[in-house]
Amino acid sequence: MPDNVAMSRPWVLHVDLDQFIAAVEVLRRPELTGRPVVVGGRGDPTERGVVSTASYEAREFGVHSGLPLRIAARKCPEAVFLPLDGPAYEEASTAVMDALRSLGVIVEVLGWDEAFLGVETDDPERFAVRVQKTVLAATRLHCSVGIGDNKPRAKIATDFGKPRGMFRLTEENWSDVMADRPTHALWGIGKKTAKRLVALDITTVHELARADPHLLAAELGPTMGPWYRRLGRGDDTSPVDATPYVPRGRSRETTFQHDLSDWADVAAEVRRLAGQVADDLVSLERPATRVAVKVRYAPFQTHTRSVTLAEPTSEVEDIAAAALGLIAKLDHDRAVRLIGVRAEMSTPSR
DNA sequence: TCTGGGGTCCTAGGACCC
DNA sequence: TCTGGGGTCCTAGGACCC
Repeated sequence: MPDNVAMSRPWVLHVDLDQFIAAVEVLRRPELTGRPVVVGGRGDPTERGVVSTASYEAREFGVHSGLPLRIAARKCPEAVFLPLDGPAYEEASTAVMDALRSLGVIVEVLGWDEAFLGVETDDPERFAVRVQKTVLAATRLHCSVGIGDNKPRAKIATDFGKPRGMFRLTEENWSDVMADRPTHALWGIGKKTAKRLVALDITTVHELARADPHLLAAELGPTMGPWYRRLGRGDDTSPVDATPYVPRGRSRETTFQHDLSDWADVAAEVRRLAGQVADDLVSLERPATRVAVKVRYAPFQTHTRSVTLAEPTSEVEDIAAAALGLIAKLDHDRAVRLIGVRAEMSTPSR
């Protein structure tokens, strides 16, 4: 076979919807097309809350995910602020994933707006175009596609293709593209780890890739150290796995618009959240084995307390009693900014 | 720039048991 | 009185991601 005829072989495609949440909102409000749109919290930029997604028009003003809504309003006063509508995104997400599955490939869902595809093809770019056309036809949503010889490379590639484009990142061009970038550019290395690496004189992806594995293990842990080094090399063989996701936990939390100083109010909110969590457990048919509470004191100090239950339960009374028992162990004399209740479930044996 | 809500996984120390 | 080594479970916190 001549060299210029590509052989059919396995590829990983990473599909990521462009400005997903904002795009869903604009689809049902066509008059917002082309305007700066900011979605987050209850849609009130005078409240506590952060930006979930900003449209590309809003990003021009420096508005981005995670930015406090108040700051977003200051940076872009003419933006349209909208509240989050989880069920609407859930529905759009399901339509996207169904469209991907219709292609007859392995689909590993990563979240509302992302998936890995395991694809056997001789022309991954042509396949990526097919993916984009299929998703657009089914949902009127645009996506970008990363093409890789494994999952981390496909995942990183997507960003170079945004918006509405694609990029191929494999062992062949990994060094050219990634070597001189900061380690923070890798999927799985955040600000904290990047900083710890800088302290070890490791600043770039290239330096991480050739770092001493024993040093990394000693400084960052026997599991994480070597894993970071593999990240630096873009090295991974984990398969695209379509096994349905089984949740490990379920949590509900509330940030108060004004810090609470009356502990009775805190306890009341714990009861309410415990009720929501218990309802979730019943509909999931997954009783809790552990219960945890989270408290964030003003200005921003977070503590957790947790307990293993005597036996698995989904009863509201049991979840609430456990949560109230846990908050009883906390300092009641400080102003509370956030309270949360979490249930952990055992992983079913099948 | 005063920092949401929902997740996952890893680490490390202490308890406890053999 | 001083003291092994291994294994597992529980708990709190940290880091990361979308």
